[in-house]
Amino acid sequence: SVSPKTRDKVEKAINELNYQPNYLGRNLRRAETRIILVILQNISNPFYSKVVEGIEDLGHKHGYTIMICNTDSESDRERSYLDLLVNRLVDGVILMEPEIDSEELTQIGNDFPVVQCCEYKEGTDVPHISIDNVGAGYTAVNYLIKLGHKKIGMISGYNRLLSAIQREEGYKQALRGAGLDYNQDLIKLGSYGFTGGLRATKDFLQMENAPTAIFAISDITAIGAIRAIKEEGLRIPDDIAVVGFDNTSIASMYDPQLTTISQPRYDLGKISMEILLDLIKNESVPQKEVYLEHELIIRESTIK
Amino acid sequence: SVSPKTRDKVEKAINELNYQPNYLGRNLRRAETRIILVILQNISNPFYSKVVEGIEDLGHKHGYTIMICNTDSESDRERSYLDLLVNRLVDGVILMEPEIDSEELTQIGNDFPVVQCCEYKEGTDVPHISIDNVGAGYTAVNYLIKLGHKKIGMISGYNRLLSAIQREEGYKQALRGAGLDYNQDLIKLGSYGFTGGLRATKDFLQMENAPTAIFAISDITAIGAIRAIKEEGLRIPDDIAVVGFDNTSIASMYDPQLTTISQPRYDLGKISMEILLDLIKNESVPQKEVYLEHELIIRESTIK
DNA sequence: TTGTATGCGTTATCAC
DNA sequence: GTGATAACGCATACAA
Repeated sequence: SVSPKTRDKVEKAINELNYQPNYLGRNLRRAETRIILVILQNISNPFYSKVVEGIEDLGHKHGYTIMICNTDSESDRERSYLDLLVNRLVDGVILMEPEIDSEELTQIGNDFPVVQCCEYKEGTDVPHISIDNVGAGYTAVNYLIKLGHKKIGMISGYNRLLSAIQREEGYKQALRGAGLDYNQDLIKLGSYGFTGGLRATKDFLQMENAPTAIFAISDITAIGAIRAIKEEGLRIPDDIAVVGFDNTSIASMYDPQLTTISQPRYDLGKISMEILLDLIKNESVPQKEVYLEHELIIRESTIK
Repeated sequence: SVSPKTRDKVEKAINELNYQPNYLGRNLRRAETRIILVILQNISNPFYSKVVEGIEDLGHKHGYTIMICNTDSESDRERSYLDLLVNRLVDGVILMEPEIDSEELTQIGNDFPVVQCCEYKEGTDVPHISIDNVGAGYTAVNYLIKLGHKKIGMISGYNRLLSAIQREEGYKQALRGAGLDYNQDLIKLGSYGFTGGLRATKDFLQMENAPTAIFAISDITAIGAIRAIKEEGLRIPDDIAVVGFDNTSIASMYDPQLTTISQPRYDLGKISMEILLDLIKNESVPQKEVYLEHELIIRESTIK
């Protein structure tokens, strides 16, 4: 509701002064920034990109800018990023790997919009969305059992993330369900990386009754395992079969191509954003816990 | 300079109200946010993580928070992220792959702290830091020539990034320097991805006088090339040698391990941040153009 | 050492 | 349709 004349005058002034609004003033006045922060461990993890894509697509549609911060698993850094929320510099946070304890998280989630995506802490009111990791572990191992494997090793994460513990549980359930014996030596802990998989597998191969199949906590770990197996002069899948996790792009690029569990990464991100938008609008969140379906992707590392 | 009594009173009030300062007010008043924005194409590119690490390490030391945004190569998104700088929501920007034209970039760089890192536009006053891509292309191809290869193909990027054009120039210089003939069919353009490398290589292998060595614009492209070569039943490096670029983690994980050109990624990030800090402090920038050394990493894909 | 007033840049409100 | 004013939360300068 402005007359064309004043509009002209204003626009001329804008051009003359090269005027750019100061968002700090605007945001202060409006009490919102329309920025969403995604806090993740490190962008080097290839798992995240698709998740972020889902977050971005929905976020942009609603006029939000998405920004990403790396914690490198340091809880202090995570805390300082969460402070950006508490101190009103961002409108909401999607937390991909909470390091701080559930008490602290609950506290923040009580007053500000936070959603946990993929990884989460138990015992908080902060909504979370992920796959059923017990079920996914079960799927992977049960598949190996159906292929005829009776001695199956697992390479898990030493960091004791909930997802890792749950996948181990799925592994155990599958063994029990098939009447196979489980013993502690069959789960080795390592980093999620290549060397973690490599070392754990070398250990496996030293065992007098070595596994004929390995279920790894991530694709990169699985590739480390494959390397170790090849270095010993063994063949995949003939001598040892390998299953990874996440279906990251490397899984179909490697030689042999990797059988793996696929998470619906785009939807994990998108639905996280959906819930976050509800929280920001102060609407009641329909579900505090959402679990999406996983999928077994069969490739060369388990079957010819 | 506050009496213990008032301090107590204030602290009690802080606790009672659960007071958290509003950074929007603070930043408005201080006219700074102490946030640096890193604008990159997509976090899925494994090249970036080490660069960001360098940026973060130095940035944190100076009390800055580092945030990352994905452009997905869309200039509109890049523009909207640069607006965050123009509109005072961030104190500086490190731009890893400028999409907007040099005029627009110069304009922004004139008024605000911007540094171009790795990729850059020519004809701007905006400082940039990178390796000498002509030299790097030369190093890679000259190495293949020294190994005895006379027919060398290159897989470059169709997006015509300056770095790609420069590496092609280095490729040509090396051929010329050795008195080898160059023809246009020996450079194929593709995406920087796996399929780009795969397809280009299949094309190469169809040629009646196919190359005995391939220089790829990225490690992932090189891996696509390797896949294509293997699928044709040829051996690496016996039948065809392959050189990649960037020395990303996959290079040492793949089978065969990949010979590649390593960029000093951490330092590229760190020095970008150094220059940016100078710009923010309004100090004169010693150098508008910085070039760091590259390094040839020799592995299994070129020599047994 | 404490209290108070002012302005950062914006937008919403209200009177005109 | 226009213009003036207040207030968002903070930090600074100055007075008490």
